[in-house]
Amino acid sequence: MRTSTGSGNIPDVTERSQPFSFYEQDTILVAKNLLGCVLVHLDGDHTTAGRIVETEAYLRTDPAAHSFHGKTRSNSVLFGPAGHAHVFFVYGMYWCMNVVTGREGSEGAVLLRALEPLEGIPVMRERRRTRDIRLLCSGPGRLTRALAITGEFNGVPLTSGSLRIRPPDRTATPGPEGEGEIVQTTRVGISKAQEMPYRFYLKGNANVSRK
DNA sequence: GTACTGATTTTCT
DNA sequence: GAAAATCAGTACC
Repeated sequence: MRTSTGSGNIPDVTERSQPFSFYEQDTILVAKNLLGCVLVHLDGDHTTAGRIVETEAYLRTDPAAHSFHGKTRSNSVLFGPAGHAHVFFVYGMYWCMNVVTGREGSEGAVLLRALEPLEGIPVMRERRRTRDIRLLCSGPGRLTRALAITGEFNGVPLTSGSLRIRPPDRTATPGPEGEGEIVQTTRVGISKAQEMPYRFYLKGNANVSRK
């Protein structure tokens, strides 16, 4: 429902988004609650969005967390208020996106690992150079590329502005095989510390990065 | 289907 | 100088 009489390219400011209080909870809880929410990049005619189907939690007290060894230039956002994006560069090629959680200066972050593409799929296909829907956003480096999320979004609030997370579109309706239930398992790609069961994904979803 | 490897660059030690 | 919360391509079964 757009009321603008202008060009039509103005981002819809009525776009619902999760409030800061959503993120100011226990990191593990936020990681689970983010499943089913929708990550939206409002970008005029190139708006892209996807349903979050896979996340990982990183606690401040965890040796695998980027914030564990203290504040540095690249991780300073993790030490700020919850509900903001932390975007970081890995392996010389890829961007990954965290959501800052917990109370200011105390908690951790949730890594977004996979989305189910919802809007702007043609644009995603161009950016990702693949046609397979399942490969568009099924990985932390893939989803940032599909939604054109780069370091310029580091530190932005997710409650307003062009990058947002909105509540689930549909209520979870677990299928006959338990499809849509939350599966809890170990994290991926951890090279420090031992893997912890802080990875969550929606059972049976074709877009998760690993089963 | 699984397994291994190279790409590529920022950041901190 | 080494490491890094990854991915795509190749080889092989």
